[in-house]
Amino acid sequence: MTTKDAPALKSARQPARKPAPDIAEHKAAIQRDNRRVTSYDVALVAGVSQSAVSRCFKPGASVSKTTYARVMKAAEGLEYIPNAAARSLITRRSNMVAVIISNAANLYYPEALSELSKQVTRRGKRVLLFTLQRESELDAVMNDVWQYQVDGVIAAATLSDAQVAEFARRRVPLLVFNRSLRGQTANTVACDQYEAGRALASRLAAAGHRIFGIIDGTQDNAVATERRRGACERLAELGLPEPIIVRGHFDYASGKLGLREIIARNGGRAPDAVICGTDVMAIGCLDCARHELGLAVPAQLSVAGFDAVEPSNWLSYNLTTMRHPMQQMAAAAAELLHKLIDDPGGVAEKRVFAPEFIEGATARLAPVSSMELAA
Amino acid sequence: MTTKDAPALKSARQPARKPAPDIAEHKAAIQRDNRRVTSYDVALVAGVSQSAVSRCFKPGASVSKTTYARVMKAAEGLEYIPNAAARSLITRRSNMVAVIISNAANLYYPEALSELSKQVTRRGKRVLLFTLQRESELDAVMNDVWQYQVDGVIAAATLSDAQVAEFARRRVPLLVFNRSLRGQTANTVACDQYEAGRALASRLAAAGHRIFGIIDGTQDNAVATERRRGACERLAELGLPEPIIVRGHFDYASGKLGLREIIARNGGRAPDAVICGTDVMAIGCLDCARHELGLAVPAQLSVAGFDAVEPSNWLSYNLTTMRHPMQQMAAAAAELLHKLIDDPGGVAEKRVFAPEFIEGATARLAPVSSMELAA
DNA sequence: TTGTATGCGTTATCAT
DNA sequence: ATGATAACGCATACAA
Repeated sequence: MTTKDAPALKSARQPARKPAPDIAEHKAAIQRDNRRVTSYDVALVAGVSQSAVSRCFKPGASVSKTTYARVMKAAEGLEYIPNAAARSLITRRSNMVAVIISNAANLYYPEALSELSKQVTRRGKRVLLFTLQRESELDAVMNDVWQYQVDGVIAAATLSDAQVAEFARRRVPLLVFNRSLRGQTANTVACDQYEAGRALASRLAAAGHRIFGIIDGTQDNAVATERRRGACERLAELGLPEPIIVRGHFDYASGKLGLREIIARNGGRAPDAVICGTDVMAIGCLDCARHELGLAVPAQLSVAGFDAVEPSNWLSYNLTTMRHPMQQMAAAAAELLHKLIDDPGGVAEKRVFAPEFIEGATARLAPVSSMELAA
Repeated sequence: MTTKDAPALKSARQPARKPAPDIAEHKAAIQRDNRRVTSYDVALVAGVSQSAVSRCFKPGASVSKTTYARVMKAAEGLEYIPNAAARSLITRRSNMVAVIISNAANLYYPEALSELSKQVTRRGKRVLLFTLQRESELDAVMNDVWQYQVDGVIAAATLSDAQVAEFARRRVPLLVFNRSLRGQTANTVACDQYEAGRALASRLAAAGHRIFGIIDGTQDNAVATERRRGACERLAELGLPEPIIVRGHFDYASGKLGLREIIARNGGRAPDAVICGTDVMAIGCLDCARHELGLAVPAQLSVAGFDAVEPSNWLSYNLTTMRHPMQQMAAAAAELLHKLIDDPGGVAEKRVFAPEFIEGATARLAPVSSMELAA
């Protein structure tokens, strides 16, 4: 093989006598060989080099009008689409963002995933979805995340220090979504759940409730834990009796069972108020009280939840709750992650949204003037 | 350039003088150069060839115990993870499945996406999510799908013949989810919405309802359209007056507005029954009747929906509805698509699930014995 | 069982 | 503006 042979091989693919082979014919040949349509095919048909074709598909490249037109005509005729895998190999950009979210979270906040997808797409990337059955699966899932070479990760899960460190080591931008990670220096978009718990407890206490029941979430869930912690600490500060805490699993049935258990542990009497870790549990609690136990809500029992999911606003419920601004959070998450991808340098940023009290009609409340504000 | 020079370039990547360099040192060097850890790095540290490393990460390959051990030790030390983009380039398998679903659909059937993701993951693939604001965006989204080289597509959208044909031409396995595509030969998992509409109309008619209102969905949605068509045709067959049809947008507010419009168009009087295109609209209709208009349901008005979403089963509603077996459908979809990916040959298969009548308590119903069965 | 050499389809660099 | 050529990181014939 001589120096002259190598170029000869390349140009053999573009015979000089056939500046523009028949498109249909060439396409049929590709189909026959069961090959994919590549930029070489387009180059051959258009009578230009492969690199010219590549440039035509790159936004800011310098190509002449005529070349561009010939290439595009050939590309359309062959139905050519650039191969993202090959592109990402050299550009080191896959244009994919991993979203790690627990299956349960999607069931209760479908708008989170919908909004994330919408916002990520708007910025020219796609969502590669990693769903968790339990948060403990996170480690296994992370291995897959590395494989796929995503440009960034939005994780709606609680990460250990070691896990956060691995993101840094691998230089993969990480955005922790809807988790606090106190003390960790990771980019975060969250809602202050602890404060939400405090605020709700304050409002209920101000109305004179003394005996509280709390339907908590599962132990591994940081969101529910923070809410419970906030509520409990506030109640303690106010010198109220310790609340009766039962565990739930975020679902409707947990709300019903939870209320029954609280009543049982309260000597068969209803407490003054029940704070539920999520709206769906609050709705279960509410339905149990009204339809199964015949308790008037809020006259005999106050019920409150967290999230302000859509059903909480339905007329049959009109739940007293703390709004969790999911949509804004999702939009902020997509925006912040994108910034991190473009400029990985910066210092960790935390965007914490404030929860908003929704009065509803399932809790007796004091007039605002007499309300003691949260510390 | 001579014949000998070319190979020399390649082997330069594995210097002969360093059979087993220090792992930590090598890793630091990679970090410093801002390179990724590749199989060459592992090979270098383990003192084997790159292909040996590759084989160690391929399940059924033939590697000796000792080689395997040395490679794995080096790989772990370097935190090596194979690059899926590079792998897919040569294997022609990305291990990604595209799921195309409208944002609205995810809001109403979050279990669909959750279950799809779970089932797809179980089979060793990942979900690349494509959400649609409107079904008309489908064409634009398909171009992206081709780029990413997904192994298959689950499309919860109505596809044109041309679109289905493009899948065939590009040899990308397609599974149409929750859409009927009558007359098209595409692999399908769906629920018979037309039959669901007929069945619901039959049950309500058998109980003596004569004046019907229907709250339809948006025009571009095939699911709602089929349900409405089934109900209307069945009512016509039974010789009942034409129902009053109003358009909704699948949300709670549409149910409330829809009922008011139906009553207005019925001369200010409530109809005997309202069939709503989805449960969420039925719940809105129900709440409007009970809480805004003071109508007793089902005594003065029967209300029924479709889907059997979770809230329809809550005690405050206990809605009469037709179950749409989303979870089974999602599982079937993942299974069938996987089969198609492994063996693209077969003839198109359609798995149609039967809807199931859920009695609930929001409609007056005749005893089953007197019921006229659907044709 | 192991290593050599090649190619997957693209972008980037460098001449021209 | 254009073309030749070298990566990108891996899997796979093929030879040994």
